Amino acid sequence: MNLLEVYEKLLDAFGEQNWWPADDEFEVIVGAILTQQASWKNAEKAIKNLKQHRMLRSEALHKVDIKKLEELIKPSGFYRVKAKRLKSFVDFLFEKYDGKLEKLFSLSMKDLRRELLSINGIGNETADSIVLYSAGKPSFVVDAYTIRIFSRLGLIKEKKYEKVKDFFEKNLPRNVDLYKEYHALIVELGKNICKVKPKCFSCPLNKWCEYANSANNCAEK
DNA sequence: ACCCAGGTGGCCC
DNA sequence: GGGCCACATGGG
Repeated sequence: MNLLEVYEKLLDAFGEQNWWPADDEFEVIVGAILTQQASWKNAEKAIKNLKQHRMLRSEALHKVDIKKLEELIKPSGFYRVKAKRLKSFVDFLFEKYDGKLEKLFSLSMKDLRRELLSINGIGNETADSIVLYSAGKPSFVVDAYTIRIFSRLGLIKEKKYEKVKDFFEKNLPRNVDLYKEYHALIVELGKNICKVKPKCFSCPLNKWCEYANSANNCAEK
């Protein structure tokens, strides 16, 4: 069972996910921040509010009053910190890149990732989501599901972000579309497995479950 | 009435 | 380096 085989199984089970759901590159970034530790449904509501108020542009977010911003993104939860985080990003964008994503994205992948990580409120996963889904550069996105699933499958031992990311990038072809789809599929599977019971690997994939069950002796669902 | 969601940063040791 | 904690709304 290697990473490409797992990928094929997930694709068979769930089909193409076609992430990231957004109208443009800027919306991807806003969505990446708003969905932190929140369901996509809730992040979507916040995005809809921003859209209705024509706030999904760097200039508009740069100018808007933070209290107003907080009100608009409330449904996404953690709305005060997230309002600050959105401001941190656009402030950074205007201070260093003239407010233009195009300029920021002209950096090399490594430099872009480093720059994003220097912004308060943008950690590993959000940075990689932006690099991959907004800038379209091949940086594999790791999330809590990725670590949970691949640990249970016995494919990874190290649980640190960088280690897991390296494992995927070293064992997969360096391909943007593959990275995009793989992460989306992992999230889809992640929603189907139990968080608290390490032995529970319920999922809609017969062969997958067979493998998981033999590895974990799972009888759930 | 719980539990969880496509995390992050700040503190403490 | 790792282990807690706050942050907060909405859905199951």
